[in-house]
Amino acid sequence: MTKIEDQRATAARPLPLNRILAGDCIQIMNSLPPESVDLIFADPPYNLQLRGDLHRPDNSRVDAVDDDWDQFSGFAAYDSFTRDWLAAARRILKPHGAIWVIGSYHNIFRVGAELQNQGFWIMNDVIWRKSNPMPNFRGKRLTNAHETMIWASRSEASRYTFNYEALKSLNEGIQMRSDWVLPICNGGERLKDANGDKAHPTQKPEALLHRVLVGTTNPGDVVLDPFFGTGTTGAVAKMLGRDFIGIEREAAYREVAQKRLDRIRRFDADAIATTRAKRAEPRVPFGQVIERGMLRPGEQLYSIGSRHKAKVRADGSLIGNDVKGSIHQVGAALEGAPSCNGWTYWHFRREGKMIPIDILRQQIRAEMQGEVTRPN
Amino acid sequence: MTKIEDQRATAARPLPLNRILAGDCIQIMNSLPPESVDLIFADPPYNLQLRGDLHRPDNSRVDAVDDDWDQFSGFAAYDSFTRDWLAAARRILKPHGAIWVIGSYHNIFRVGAELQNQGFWIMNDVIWRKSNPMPNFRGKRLTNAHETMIWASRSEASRYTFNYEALKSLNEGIQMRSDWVLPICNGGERLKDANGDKAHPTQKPEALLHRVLVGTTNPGDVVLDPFFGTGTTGAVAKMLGRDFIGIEREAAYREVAQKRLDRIRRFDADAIATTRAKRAEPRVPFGQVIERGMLRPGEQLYSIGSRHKAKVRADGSLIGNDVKGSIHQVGAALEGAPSCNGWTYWHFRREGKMIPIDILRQQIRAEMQGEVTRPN
DNA sequence: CCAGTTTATGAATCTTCCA
DNA sequence: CTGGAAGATTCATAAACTG
Repeated sequence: MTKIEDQRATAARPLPLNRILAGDCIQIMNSLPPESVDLIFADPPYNLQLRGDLHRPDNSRVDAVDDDWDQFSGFAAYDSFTRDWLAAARRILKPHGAIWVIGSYHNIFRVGAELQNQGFWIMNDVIWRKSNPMPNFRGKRLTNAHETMIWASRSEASRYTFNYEALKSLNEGIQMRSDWVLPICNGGERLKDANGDKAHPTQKPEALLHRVLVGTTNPGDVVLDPFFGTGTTGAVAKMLGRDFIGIEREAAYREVAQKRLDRIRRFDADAIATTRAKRAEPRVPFGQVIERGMLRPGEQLYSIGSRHKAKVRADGSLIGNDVKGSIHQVGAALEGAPSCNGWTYWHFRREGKMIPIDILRQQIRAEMQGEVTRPN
Repeated sequence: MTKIEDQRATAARPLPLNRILAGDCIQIMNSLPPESVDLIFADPPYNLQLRGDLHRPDNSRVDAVDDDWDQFSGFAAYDSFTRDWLAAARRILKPHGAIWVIGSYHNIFRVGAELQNQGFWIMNDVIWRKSNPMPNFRGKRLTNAHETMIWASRSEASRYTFNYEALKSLNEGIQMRSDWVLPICNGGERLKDANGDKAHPTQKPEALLHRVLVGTTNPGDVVLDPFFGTGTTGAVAKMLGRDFIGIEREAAYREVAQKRLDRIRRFDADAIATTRAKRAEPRVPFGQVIERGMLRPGEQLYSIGSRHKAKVRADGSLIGNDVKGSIHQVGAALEGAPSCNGWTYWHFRREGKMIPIDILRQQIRAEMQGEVTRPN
């Protein structure tokens, strides 16, 4: 068979739409016709490489991601894997297609660099800020409260799909930013196996895929997910009237995903309504007043009538009369009260006047106007 | 000169503290003694196309970036530059030192991958979420509303500095997360040149450095910034009682930075002090509680809710339910837990009330005031 | 049935000292 | 260097449970 005949044959072969394909994603992508897919959403293994067990302070054990599919011998092996699946993905993307990849600091730098090396063109990196992340139990690092997504077109010349107005509308009329605050997937949305355990260790929330697909695909587009898992990409694609192709190696995941997809119904064309975000007053920690230079470490604060004094420290705590702690704790201690609202209790002096520190909080909140607050 | 002599010479040479060094950061870092710096904060050039002054092997200018070969050459040059300055930075870091690098999607993936390649160990990637970013005027992408910082220690084995309690305090008692909401630098903080234009295109806010330095250095530490610009790192370091070394090639930036630094005053010592971690308190063996007569041999201890009991022995061990050992060992055994903090687990009875034995440790520590405790 | 309390759990590169 | 012991450490949410 000549090369041309082969290409015609694969081009003529219809795409296996709205199905879950079983097997290795690189092989399967290589078997699909080139330039046939509008968007790829990929959630590849993160290469976490966890060592021992981790326990919460209450001694319960954290159920870690220790699955075989996340084991690599090192960066070289992970890079080689990344190179291969990205190349396969690029081949099947239409010239004006785009890709999303999600990851954490363990793998995202390697993925991002390889995307650039292969000629993909990054439009944005998008931060999924988790409203309810797992804390850092040992207090040895910052709470790992986000994951990173890279949105890139096939090449710099691609005229990629971007539904600016739809995203703006999703965001109450304000231009959508590169940081998205969404809760992690749990509760009723989280799929369980027969034992009641989570069916997949890293199921993504549908809200994330909703925003990706509304923003960067059109109805009727073909969306491929090479690491389909329990099928969040397929579920949201089906709801939104996009066609999907899922690829998944593990039979257990495919089974859960298929059941899930069978239950999904496509939204009515005009019923793609989204749950509206409620505006809550954002919480402002007192430390931000210090960091922003509105008060300086060492500055004195006074209670009403100057009966009590305290000094501001660089970490946003106060020290007054040998008592250290938050603005609320120190106020309560000095008053002998069970509690105290430090924001209204403490004042600073400016040009001979006593000004409540709550003024500073209001200034910070005013600066935050126009921000996107968390949905729900 | 032999190698040993050379090493002695550089080791003996005093560090040029609290000065701005003029020149190429790679050359200057290579002239500093090895393992001499506690923290590096780096804000390297971001843009791959507009900067012709990077370390480019061919010294040619990239005209069009739509050419695949040209694009790779651009990345290769940037990677080479990144490799060189990171290696120079790593050499001068103390074994337990750490580095922060800030960047955007244009360069951060390449920097992150190279950090990992050189053996740096990433603790967190941190998102600076801008509360007032510039909107995307053409509506072709999402508002680029954040930058990414990588925090990494020199190696996996490094016992890096992390002031957990101070950062928690800055956040009003809640563990600090990996996403930091801070405004961009403008208003009075933004430095202007003689024409009233901004003195530096990417001046970072002092609030950002405040959080970095409070969280990951101690007073007296040496902080080096190889891309000093207008000196935000030095300014905040000086305020917080840290020593700095700035490196900057452009005379105009050095001049603005030096004027800025001359105006800065250091905060009071007790304002710079931050909330200490418990681990830094002097260790008190439980036996001292017995020796000092605060508990008597034979006295009963109880877990919360009195589910478990144990009896104190004269040597400071416990015996409960046939288990003998330390307060920690017996607590862990009775709970079937891998470990247990006996200080907070066990309680004694006084006048009908249950009191945690940690109260007794605090009393002993208070009595030890004035004694010499370990530094920091 | 409602309100308040307790329990379970989530992509995690999660200790430090001393013998 | 390794091994053993001390001992420090959690936030948001939902479901289950109690009164």
